Amino acid sequence: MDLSKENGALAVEVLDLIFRATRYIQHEYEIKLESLSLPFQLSGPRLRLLLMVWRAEKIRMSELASKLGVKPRTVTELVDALERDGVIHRIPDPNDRRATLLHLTEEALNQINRVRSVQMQISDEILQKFSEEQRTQLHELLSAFFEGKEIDFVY
Amino acid sequence: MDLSKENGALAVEVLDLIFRATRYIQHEYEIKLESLSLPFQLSGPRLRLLLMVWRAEKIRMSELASKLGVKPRTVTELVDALERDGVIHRIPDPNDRRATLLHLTEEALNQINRVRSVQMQISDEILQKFSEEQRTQLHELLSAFFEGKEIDFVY
DNA sequence: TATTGTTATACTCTATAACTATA
DNA sequence: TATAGTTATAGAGTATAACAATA
Repeated sequence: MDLSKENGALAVEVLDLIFRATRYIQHEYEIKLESLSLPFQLSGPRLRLLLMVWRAEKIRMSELASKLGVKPRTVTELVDALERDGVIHRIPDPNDRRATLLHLTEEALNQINRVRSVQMQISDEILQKFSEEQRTQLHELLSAFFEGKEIDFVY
Repeated sequence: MDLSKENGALAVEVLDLIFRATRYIQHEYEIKLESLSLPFQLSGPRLRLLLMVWRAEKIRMSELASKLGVKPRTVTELVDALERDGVIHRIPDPNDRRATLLHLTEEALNQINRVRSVQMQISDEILQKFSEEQRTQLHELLSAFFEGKEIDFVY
């Protein structure tokens, strides 16, 4: 009996469920975020970048790229869009004239609490079937993916 | 004390972990799939479509679109690429001359077992930290997302 | 009239390569 | 010589709208 194939079959199903859950959650998120009528567009990648800048307060584009797991060119693109929408400012790094620091605009800071509060609401709704205990279980299991990994790469 | 916010905060973290796990898994998959040197390009969306056609043996483009959760126009685009690569054939539906049936080419059928076997291997590797019991637990928890949903939409 | 899949077009995310300014 | 971020360019995935063929 080929045990590795049996393990593999279960493993494929588990990873497939993770993919499907992500697609489902993204779908729900998009719908709910749209109904927020924010004064700027907020896709998944943009929200991710935005929240990272928010947590860091100010951050270099290159550091952001490495944390997001994308190339610097991609950050340039996203930041261009977010700057156009008045969400992000570029400011020169006083300590290194090659570098650019990002920080959120007043407008973004005003909206960010609203976004985060709705994010919590949506997340709670999506997980409504799950008990507190189940949520904690999921949290513990999924955390194992990232144990022992460098913390700079956030995925 | 605002309990809904406390729940929300845990929920956000759980969903965030699911997103991160997906990004991590996709990253691993891409690397390993590349090293397979298949005679055709196989991105995530293409593999997903391919396996769906494979499971169905033959399927209409419109049905495929609804199962994949994308618009028909997107299926046209993906199928164009896969047909160019000699993986998929379009054949007219004998029962409805508006419709097109998709099926895999000989070449694709020859490669599909290899792809699936490597998929199992990769999945098992990615979950190497997880015991049989933990995998089953994850499987059960994540399945709950889709309980009571229409089965046509696979996400 | 409604459905199937297409052409025409466009947007977002992502990337590589070549370049400019600075370190 | 190396690094930070840009311009130039491109490809994949996704979509809307208008349309042709067929039901």
